[in-house]
Amino acid sequence: MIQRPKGTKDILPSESYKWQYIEKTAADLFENFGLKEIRVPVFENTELFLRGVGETTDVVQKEMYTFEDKGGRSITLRPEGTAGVVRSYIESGMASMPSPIKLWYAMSIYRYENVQKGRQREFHQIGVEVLGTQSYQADVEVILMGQKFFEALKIPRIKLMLNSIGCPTCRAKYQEALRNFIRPNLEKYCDTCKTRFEKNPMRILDCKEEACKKMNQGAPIILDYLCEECKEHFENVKKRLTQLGVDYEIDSSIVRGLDYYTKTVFEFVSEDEGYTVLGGGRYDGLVKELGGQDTPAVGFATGVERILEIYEKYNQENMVKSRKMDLYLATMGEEADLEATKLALALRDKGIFVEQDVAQRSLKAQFKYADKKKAKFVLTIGEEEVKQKRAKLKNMESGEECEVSFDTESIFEKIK
RNA sequence: GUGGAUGUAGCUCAGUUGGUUAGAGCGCUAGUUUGUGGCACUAGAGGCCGUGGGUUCGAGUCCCAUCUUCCACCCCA
Repeated sequence: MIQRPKGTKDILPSESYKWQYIEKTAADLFENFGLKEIRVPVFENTELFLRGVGETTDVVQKEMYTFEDKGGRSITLRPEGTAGVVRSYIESGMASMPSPIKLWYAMSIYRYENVQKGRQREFHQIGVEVLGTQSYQADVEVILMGQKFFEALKIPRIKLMLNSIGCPTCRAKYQEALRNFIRPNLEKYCDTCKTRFEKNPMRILDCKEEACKKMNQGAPIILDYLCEECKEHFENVKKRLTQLGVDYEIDSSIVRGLDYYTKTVFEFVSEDEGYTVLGGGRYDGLVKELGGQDTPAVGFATGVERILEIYEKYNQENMVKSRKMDLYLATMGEEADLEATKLALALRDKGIFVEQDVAQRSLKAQFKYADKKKAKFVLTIGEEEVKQKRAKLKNMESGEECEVSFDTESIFEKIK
């Protein structure tokens, strides 16, 4: 047997409806905010992610599915959604459409990493991007969409963590200050922290090692190093969230793993699972970095697998259900089969979920099937019924049976 | 990339100190007198016991390797 590759999962017929539900909820919500869906390729030129996500990030350095195609091009399966969307924004000239551009997407994501709780190699993200405005109101609107998303799915115990990592200028100053703070004790830090020192010193701040934690006491905080503009932007975001009654917690350890983030960064964290279920922020430099006009933007992405995990925990009672069969047509003989097909087509046109026997099985077996598939009604059609234009309709739940005129209208009336 | 646990029918699991043709329950298919489900009964299909080596007269049982799954670190949604 050939099994599926490590870290992948089939979405089986018994649960695909849950995915449809999550995606539909997101689509309805985001469209109400004025966003339009965008679909971009599963694979892009590797260059896009090298420049977009950042060559030094873990995602690029060790997690990309990169290969050479038959034409010698370096291709990569998308390890995140924003870079491709921004590439499309630039390539299709969206800058010349009414600004700001508001987009949402649902896509599969590929990362070569070790599998564990809430982590696969192929997983799914739903995300939003708002391009073309640097105003804080856009940050707030994006955060609100995230909050409303959890509300719509009735997922509680999600907290909003907020931070600002400033612009490249203030961040560089801060990182220098941070290195200066750490440097005297660098030798005493754990090995992973040592490697983080040059590349990503801000990560050292949320190391879980006790020794590192202790030495981190009194470390400088990014928020104290923000330039005037970044500071004002962040204050405005916080103020407006408070005015709107949105609870948040400032967490200066939120750094985000992708290089393109600037100013506001945020995460929605599940208090039960302990992991981040939605993460995003502003990325004012990305569009230019990828060759477009200097265009500020903000967005987020959420992991569908993680969402589902929590969703099922809280919605056992009122879980969305897959659709039930309204009517099963049990048939005997060629003629009845033909009439049943015609009837089924007519009823389906009216939106009824109808199945008929396509396996030429015994009447008994057909009833068993209808029962197992939880059909609400079964209509039995044989030669007599076709001749008499009347047939027996059985309510599978109550067991009651009655005769109905064998025509679309009267059957529709009986079962709807 | 590092560390720990795991692997027997579609699913949940038995399988005795290594000993003939590997079992159960659920599920699936078909029957229990020819046109009616749920219950019951009967029968059937379905396993190179994760894979490859090794030890042994003999391995599902022991040893090694490898892969998968699960969990943790790293990192992230």
